[in-house]
Amino acid sequence: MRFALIDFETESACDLKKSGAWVYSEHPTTNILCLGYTLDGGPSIVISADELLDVWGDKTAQLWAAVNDPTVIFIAHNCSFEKGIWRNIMVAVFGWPDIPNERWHDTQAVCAMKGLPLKLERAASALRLSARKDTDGTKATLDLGRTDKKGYYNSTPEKLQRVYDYNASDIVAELELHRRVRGLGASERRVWLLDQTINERGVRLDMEFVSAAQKVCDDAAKPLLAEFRSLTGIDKLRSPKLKDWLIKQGCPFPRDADGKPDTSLSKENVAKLLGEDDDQEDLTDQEDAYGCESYQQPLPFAYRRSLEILQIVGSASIKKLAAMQACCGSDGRAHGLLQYHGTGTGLWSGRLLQPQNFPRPSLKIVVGFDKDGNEIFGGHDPEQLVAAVKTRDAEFVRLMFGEPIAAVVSGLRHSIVASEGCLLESADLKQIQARVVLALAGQHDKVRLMEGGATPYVPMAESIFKRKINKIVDLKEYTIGKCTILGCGFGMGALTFRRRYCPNETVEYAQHAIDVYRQEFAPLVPKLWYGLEEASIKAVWDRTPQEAFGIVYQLEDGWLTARLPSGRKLWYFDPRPVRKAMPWDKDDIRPGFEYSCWKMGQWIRRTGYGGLETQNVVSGIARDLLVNGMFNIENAGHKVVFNVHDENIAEVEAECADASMFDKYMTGNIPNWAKALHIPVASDCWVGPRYRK
DNA sequence: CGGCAATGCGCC
DNA sequence: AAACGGCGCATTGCCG
Repeated sequence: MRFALIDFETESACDLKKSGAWVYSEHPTTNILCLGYTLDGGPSIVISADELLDVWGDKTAQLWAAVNDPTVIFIAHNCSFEKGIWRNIMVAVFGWPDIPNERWHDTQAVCAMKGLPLKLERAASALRLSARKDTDGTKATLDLGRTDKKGYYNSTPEKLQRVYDYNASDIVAELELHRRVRGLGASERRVWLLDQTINERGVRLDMEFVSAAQKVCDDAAKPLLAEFRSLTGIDKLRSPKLKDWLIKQGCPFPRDADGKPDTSLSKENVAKLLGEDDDQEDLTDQEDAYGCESYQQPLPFAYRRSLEILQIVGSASIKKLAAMQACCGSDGRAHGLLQYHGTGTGLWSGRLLQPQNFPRPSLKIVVGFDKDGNEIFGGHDPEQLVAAVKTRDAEFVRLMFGEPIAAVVSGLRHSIVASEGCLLESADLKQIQARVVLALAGQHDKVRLMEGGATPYVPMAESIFKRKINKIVDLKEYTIGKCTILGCGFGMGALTFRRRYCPNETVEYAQHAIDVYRQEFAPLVPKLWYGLEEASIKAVWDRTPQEAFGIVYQLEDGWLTARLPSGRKLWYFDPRPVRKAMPWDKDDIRPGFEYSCWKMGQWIRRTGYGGLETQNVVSGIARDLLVNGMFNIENAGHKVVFNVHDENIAEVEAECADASMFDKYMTGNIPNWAKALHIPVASDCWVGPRYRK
């Protein structure tokens, strides 16, 4: 295969990190400093910006020929950046021919698939490659590429030469990386090409709404922030200084069993500190609804008021409004929001405005009254909320929906809209992880229970509490049953279960729920954990392929792979056999294995265990089903615009939008391997002009 | 001044 | 006889 590996160095007043490659590359101040390349692994050649204009120069002519040769593949590390520069500058300004997506290859995508760090120098270091990215050169390029306070670049011939040298050494590092990690494989390449289509297609944003929401938030926050500052002397709401200040004020943080105060300022803890319960919330809502002036309360302690302000204004999510403004392109769309294989198991992660963690709507609106005259609460209507915000009048929003900032937060996801004349379609795979783990374990009685749409949560709760459970009357017990089914599939322990689902109960209570899951509800699931654990450890120790539950573990060229039923592989880098002592007996030493992965911003060694492997395999299978849905959607002529782990969001001409058809794309045309596993695939769908939950 | 690591928060 | 996991962004202080 012939290839050209390329790398641009650029300068711009635009912030690449905030705006993303697309907006950066179409920004009028963005200039190419140089373009480095190697043809088929030959010497690195650096073309300066001036030379680039001379199409007949030696260096340029060779590249020009490669561009015009449809058999030459263009390779870059994070090629979205190179593609953006190519299309918005090389093609649009310099008149070079375009290079279609089918001729691009991304070494970063391969790093993502194989569980390596995404940053070039980190990947090279993890692989112990001899060529390393020149980090001083990076700094020099960044220095050169940024404007000073007056908006000038501080370029000199010496500095430019430094950038050219750095560019050339980068090409060498990228080439070595490419030769080590190689390609994606035919099947994943198709997924990656779809990823590129989706990222380039972008997501339409309602910028009128975004700008109005920003104004409403600013206006509503202004007096509150001023009050906060005068109360505490602290500038930023989320400053850790607030915690110290609160402690000094004698704020009565709740104490745990050991009498240690919980000083976390999490949403939950702040609510606890303010002693809020439902009755009080209702009272506040009522006052707002009638527009009455609050009655004069006894002067609250300063800390109490500061916490109230934190609660109202402290939502970090409204920062998404600024993110949207920064990354919205000239076409009114945000591009590059998804990272291919951003998670270890192949799911996408979110970038820039991060469409995967919009706050869930929290507004409770009176939607009617029951026969006793009690209010019935429901979610807000997206169009009503958007219309109110678009008045740009915080007080009007307050009148309609209560606290303006809370209203905007609740409606943040409505910033995402369908293209002109189109509607959004959305579907999420119902309880996909619980279904897959039961099916893979062969626990078919419980799979059928979920398949029929019958809720398995009631029988689960009845097993735990050994009595009849009614979903309405015994809501607490029902919820425990639900959490047990959804949460216990990967070997969760009693302490975690208690902390997460029932912090006010005893550890024994939590342990009992877990025992019932493992012994009565799904006894085959623990067998799955231990089966995968044993197979993976044996594959690493014996260096021979091992199969369990249809998953094949195998050492491959420095990785441990887990082959899923679809044939796709999960990759664990640098697996090594280790001996580890059991926590219950330090003299009980058993074989295990560890591998390297990127976790919480760090490249770490981590020990494999059955629960984790099961989680990975199940997530991987769910991803394959999501991808199957994506291809079905695209083949039907609908356009996927993004996804959220188990949910696909597409757009299509309004007259073609149809929730029940969309459900069929998501759940139909199931591959044979999934049929063989008897995974019941179902989805929840909606169609509408705006993103919602 | 910018990059980096640590921490907290939002989602699935 | 144990262990739920996965992300990205904003903010901060630290460091060069």
